[in-house]
Amino acid sequence: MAKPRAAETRKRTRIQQEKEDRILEAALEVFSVHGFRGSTIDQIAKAADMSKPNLLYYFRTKEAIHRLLIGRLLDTWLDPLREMKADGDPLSEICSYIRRKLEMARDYPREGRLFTNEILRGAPHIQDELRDLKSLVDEKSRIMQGWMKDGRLARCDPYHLIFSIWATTQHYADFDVQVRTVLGPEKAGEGRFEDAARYLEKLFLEGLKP
Amino acid sequence: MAKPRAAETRKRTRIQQEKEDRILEAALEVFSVHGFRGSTIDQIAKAADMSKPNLLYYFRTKEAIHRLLIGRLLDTWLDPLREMKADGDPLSEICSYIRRKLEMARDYPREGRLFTNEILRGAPHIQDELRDLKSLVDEKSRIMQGWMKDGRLARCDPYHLIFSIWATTQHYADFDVQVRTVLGPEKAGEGRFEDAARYLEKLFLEGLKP
DNA sequence: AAAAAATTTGATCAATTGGTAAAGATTACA
DNA sequence: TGTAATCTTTACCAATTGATCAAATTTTTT
Repeated sequence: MAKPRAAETRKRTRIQQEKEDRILEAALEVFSVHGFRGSTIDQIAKAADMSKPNLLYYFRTKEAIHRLLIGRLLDTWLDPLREMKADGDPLSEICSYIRRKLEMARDYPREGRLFTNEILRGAPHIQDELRDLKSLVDEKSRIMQGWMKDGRLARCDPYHLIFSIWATTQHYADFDVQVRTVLGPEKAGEGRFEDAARYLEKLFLEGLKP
Repeated sequence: MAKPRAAETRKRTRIQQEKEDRILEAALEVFSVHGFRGSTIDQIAKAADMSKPNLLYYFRTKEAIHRLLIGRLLDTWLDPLREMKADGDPLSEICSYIRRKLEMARDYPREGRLFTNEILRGAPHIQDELRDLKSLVDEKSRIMQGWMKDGRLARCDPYHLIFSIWATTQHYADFDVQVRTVLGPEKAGEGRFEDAARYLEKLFLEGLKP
């Protein structure tokens, strides 16, 4: 009655669950390519195969959808780095990290592009999260410096080391079109991630062994 | 008279030169942050400190400005790779390439972001240029394979090697906000490019020596 | 200085966009 | 099955946006 908005009353409906998922899926598809301002509600609604007012019944505003997607993303984005443990073998830990990040670029490229879009725009909506990120990187950098002091890892700047892992793995999500074009039809199949993993593993293993 | 549009009549005027430069500068600033669809003519006009109709007197459409910027960019973007010569020392050639790309990320970050924006969107306007890029990379890959065959460079996939150089250097333009936040106030000064260069040089030198 | 050419502005347009209101259709549940 | 709650649609609005035009102003040329 009155002015019903989804999810404001009672519990979660079957339809609500279903439609919200469809909207988020469509929005991820659209936002990850066109960015926030470049995407329209109509576009998202069309991709979710529903009318614009119907979509707005589930999410009040375009921003609400975007916020939810970004929040969800940041929640899992840093897990691979969190898993890097001080008591493991340095080079294995780093290789595992690279492998996990590369898997994320392969399996969740749209999430990766969503993040890059946000950062390109100057990260207006994720200042807090970026600060959390800093403390995490600070912590892991200290671990790496410990490894270097013990002679188990080549001496280098641990911050730039982490940047280089982010960059090289994320590249396969963000620059997918370029990667595929340059590799050409034969080499651009899904095997490209295997090739990338092999190359990166060698680069970092040789580059960082003490 | 009739319907005067800048640059359609006669030669180039002093005012034309000046205003067009100002517009392109402003447009680069805006497009590189918000992407094509996310930017408005009003925004660009404001940044160029002129009225919207006045801006449209110099460029017929928003797209014309964008096209010109992208074209200009692509013209110089690949120069560093073109400079890589087969008759140089492999590791020095690669290090020089890294250094040049890093300088571009430092000196022309907005151009870099403009490019990334375009690629993220699926590179709708630069299909041809991407094909040119492919042949250039093919050519340089052959050079690298020659070096590997001669035992002067570690055996690895030359395509992914090039990707990793693009990724690690471009990262400092595209993810500038994140880089600065993570490095913190002390380490985020302009010296960060020196640190990055030192780190990358070591990584690639050690990682790729035969 | 006058004429011609180039530049700038204010008013305006049609299309798009984010979002709303209210009535109609469907679903869940007693 | 009946009814209340949920869902969907149609029609619409106000603001923004890309772009035009004619008139007013400034600059250049003669």
